[in-house]
Amino acid sequence: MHQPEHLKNAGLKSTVPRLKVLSLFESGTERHMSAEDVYKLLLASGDDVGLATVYRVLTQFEQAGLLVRHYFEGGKSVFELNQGKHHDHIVCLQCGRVEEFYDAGIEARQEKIASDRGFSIRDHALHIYADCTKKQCPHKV
Amino acid sequence: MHQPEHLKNAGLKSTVPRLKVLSLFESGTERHMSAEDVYKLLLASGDDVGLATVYRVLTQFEQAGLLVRHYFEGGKSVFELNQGKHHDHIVCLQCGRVEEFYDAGIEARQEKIASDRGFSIRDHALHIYADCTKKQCPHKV
DNA sequence: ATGCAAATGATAATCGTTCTCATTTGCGAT
DNA sequence: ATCGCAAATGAGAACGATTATCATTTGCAT
Ligand SMILES: [Zn+2]
Ligand SMILES: [Zn+2]
Ligand SMILES: [Zn+2]
Ligand SMILES: [Zn+2]
Repeated sequence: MHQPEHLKNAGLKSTVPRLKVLSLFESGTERHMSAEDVYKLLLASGDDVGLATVYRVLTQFEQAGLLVRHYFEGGKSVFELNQGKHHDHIVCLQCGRVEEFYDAGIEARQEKIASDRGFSIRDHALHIYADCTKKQCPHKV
Repeated sequence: MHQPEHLKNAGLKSTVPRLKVLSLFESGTERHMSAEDVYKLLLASGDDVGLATVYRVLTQFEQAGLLVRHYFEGGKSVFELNQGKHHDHIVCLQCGRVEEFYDAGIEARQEKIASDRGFSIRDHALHIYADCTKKQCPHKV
């Protein structure tokens, strides 16, 4: 088990709710989760944490660099484990499932566009909303 | 005056609040506006419309294709006149001002990425959040 | 001018998220 | 192991953006 060290390294003390949230993300069951998703999954597995704590912990983990937050359409934040490699997302409009991609060309062009205009990029989000073209959506659960 | 025809063409009957909202967008004062922005600008110019009506009208205009809605970070929707030409956005983190850009290369790569994965794009959003690198932010009001 | 469906506006309700504050907990010092 | 206390938690209130409700008003076809 190395979760406690992950927390220590991030300057966060190791508490029960934090360990539960972190191991839920590290379990890999679901890569992209909203606060509500995390809350419900924890409740379902018998662990009871407060919703407010889930929100607080997610925000702390984001600030500590353990998680990355995305703002997808629909107004709710979605978090994922920060594996150090930036990527963008395709969201399936039929099942909501998320696929990741990375395109160096797109990244490079963004840099050029920004610097040509006198900006230095701090963050960016490329979200593609799409329909699966196959007969039955293979992304459906 | 051609606003009434714009509404007619969109299948919307021409009412006072709709005309006011539409002409605010067509005036070009501010290209990207949230519901609150629209509401406040209308109040400031003496026209009094209800906030609920502003929200309804913006949604109807979006559905009618008169306006395009964007979900920027921060949780509020921003609308702009649909001029038929897709473009993406750079948001200045210092003043919140929005600059538009279009890059055919980025668009083409997105298409390829999606089709390679069996998706057909319905919509996408590329938001670049950046700091202005010049001494004093030229985008400040 | 008349009638009525559609639109409006005030307000309540909803949803995601943050804040408050009394209680509990992690953990370094004893 | 035990104390002490700052930090963290949880329940619920508060919040900001948006949507729903519903009585009143308005556009417009007759
Ligand atoms: Zn990217
Ligand atoms: Zn991801
Ligand atoms: Zn684009
Ligand atoms: Zn724009």
